[in-house]
This record gives sequence, structure tokens and C-alpha cells, in this order.
Amino acid sequence: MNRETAPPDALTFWSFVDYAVRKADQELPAVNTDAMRMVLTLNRATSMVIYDLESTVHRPRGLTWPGFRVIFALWLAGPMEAKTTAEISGMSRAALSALLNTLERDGLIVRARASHDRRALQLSLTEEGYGAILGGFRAHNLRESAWAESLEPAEQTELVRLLNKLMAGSTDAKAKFRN
Amino acid sequence: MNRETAPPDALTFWSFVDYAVRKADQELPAVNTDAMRMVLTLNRATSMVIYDLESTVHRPRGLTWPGFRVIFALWLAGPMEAKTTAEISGMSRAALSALLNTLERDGLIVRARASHDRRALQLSLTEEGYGAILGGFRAHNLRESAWAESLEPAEQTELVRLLNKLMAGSTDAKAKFRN
DNA sequence: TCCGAATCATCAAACATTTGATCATTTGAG
DNA sequence: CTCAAATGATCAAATGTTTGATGATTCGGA
Repeated sequence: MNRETAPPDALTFWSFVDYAVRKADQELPAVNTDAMRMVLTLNRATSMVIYDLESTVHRPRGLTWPGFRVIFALWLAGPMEAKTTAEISGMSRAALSALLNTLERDGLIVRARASHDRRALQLSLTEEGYGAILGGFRAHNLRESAWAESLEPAEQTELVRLLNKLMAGSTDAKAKFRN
Repeated sequence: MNRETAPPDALTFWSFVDYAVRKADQELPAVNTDAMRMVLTLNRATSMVIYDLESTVHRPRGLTWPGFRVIFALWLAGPMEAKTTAEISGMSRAALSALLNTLERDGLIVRARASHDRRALQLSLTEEGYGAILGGFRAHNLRESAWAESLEPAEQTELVRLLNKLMAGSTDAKAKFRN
């Protein structure tokens, strides 16, 4: 890797992945450039979609993206233990704990001790929380649809299949999971 | 949507997408379930990969995931203006500003005023920053490779193609971009 | 039954991100 | 040339995440 090489004239968000892969391939021995490209691209595509959804749909309605995920899970799967909520919405128990402070303060959810186990926490939506998701989900799904229209139906299916296969392989990859 | 329906016996990280899509389809009119499934799956797959890379490779070496992204960009594309760094690493100028405080304090990067425009900031890696990325990138790419092995080579290529097509469609989707 | 181990939740400190405001510098129209 | 508008960077306040520690409750083997 030549530390003095100047960047190309127009290094932009769009050209960076190609540039990075080419440069790493030239300068480093034994780089798996396909894997590098896959992870870089996956990261970027997701960031774009999430940023769009959060900034156009949820923040204007008073929810952050993580807040939406939790309310969404509670809306779909009904009252449940906090441990389950954390798992299905893909966050650590500690992160959920902090997030619940905001959601509870805003009157969207209610915390209650579980009857069968006084360590456990039972979460449920308030009327206001129910209303928040009702209002937001339509707009959310419309923007999801706009993104999905970039791909043919068969391509959408294939993308989902590939992502699921990638996730399923995490066991073989000995990937680390959240708490 | 039935607000009283109890969640299934075993609602887990793995079963949630199927459950959510089925439930929404049953209970709501006119939901685009394919788009819903695509965005949910994209989000989950990316979270898994990034969490694994951050927690097994970068945090143990003293870098956060965003910190790595910035050092990585500077390593590959050489000294550059902060504005460019923010753009290619997918963060807002304000977020980069805060992140640079940490990286500068840790002695990994140097801030300097650009000569041609005294408003602009020129970023470059220090010796220590250069060493940090040299040590970490190998491990990073090895884990990327482990993830990529879940897919056949042709599937990796196809996944990247579909993600790029998705991103390219953001213009038609009138997606909102970062600052 | 008792007590150590496991489990559930929260806390604390450090860090990163968002939006919106502010300050310094540069640009460009008149 | 002048001054308002645009641009680059930072700041401020609120929020969410991470890791590691601490409390409370339950479980399970001796």
C-alpha cells in the first residue's frame, strides 16, 4: 500500500467501493476482494434504505428507527417479555432497557413485572403506542415499496433468498451474536 | 390487527420475519409483504455481519465500527478533505466531526486546515493510525471471507448486483440522502 | 432445605448519530 | 468592490449502543 498516493479526482460515495476493492487488490497480498466487496455493498445498501426510512417516515413522527422496531414488534406479536422483544428486534437487553426509558416516558409502552417470574419484564403497547404504529406503518410500507420497485419481483425473491442463506451460514462462520 | 393475539410459543430472531409478514398480511389491507420482507431481511443480515465484525475484530483492537470505516477510507484513498471522507464513508459531516475528536485524541488521525480553502479540513493518518489499520484489516477480511463462504461465488456476485441495483434505484424512489 | 450458580434487568461510562443552530470563510451578483 | 448567500466545520441537546458491573430473583444439586 502506497501511503502517498492521492485519491482520484472524483472519489464519491458511488465510486468508493470499486476504488477500494481495486486498490486493496493492487497493494495487498491475499485479499479476498469478493468478500470485501460483498460486505461493503451490503453495508451501504442497508444504510441508504434505513436512513431514508428513518428520516422521512419515523423521525418526523417522533420515533427513532430503533424505537420503531420495538413498537413494531410489540404491535405484531402482542404483549411479550422484554427478553423476547430484544431478541426479535435484534438488540441487546441493555440497549432495550435504555430505549424503553424513552418509549415509556413518551407514553408509548408500559413496563410490568411478569407474574410467573418476578425478574422478568412484561411489555405492552399503550393506546398511544398503538396509534403511533398505526399511523406510521402505512407510510413506512409505502417507502419500502418504492425501494422494492427497483428490483423485479423475481429479483426481490432472490435477494431475500441470498440474504437468508448468508444469515444461515453464520453458524459455520462461527459468528458472534448479541448477548 | 387483533391487539389481543398472543405471540406464538417460540418467537425467535429466526422466526420473526416470517411471523411478521404473515401476520401483517392477515390483518392489514394492502400491505406490500414482499417489500416488507425484503427490508426486514436486509436489515437483519447486515446487522449480523456488522455486529460480528465490530465485536470480534475491531472493538478488541480499540476501534469502533464507524472509527474503522474512517481509518479504512483514509488508508485506501490517502489524505483527503473531511468532506470527502464523510461522503465516501457514508456519514454526515456533523457525525464525522464528533468521530474525529475520538480518533484524534487516540492519535490515529491528524486534522489540518486546507491551504486552498481555510474553511476546509484536511485529514491524514498518523503512523499509529496506519499501524492500526494494518493490524486490523487482515483479521477483518478473514471474517468477511468466512461470511462470504456461505454463498457460492456466483451467488456472491448476484447478491452484489442486486444490492447495487437497489441502490441505483434510490433516485427513482426519491430517497433521502445524508446531508 | 440451603446455598452457589444461572438468569433477568438495570446502571454507568464511553461513544456515535440525529437535527438544528452558529461561526468562519469564500463566492458571486450587482 | 461590497455585501448577501452559500459553503465547510463545529457545537448543543437528545437519543441509542457497547461493554462490564451490580442487584434481584430463581433454579438446582448436595
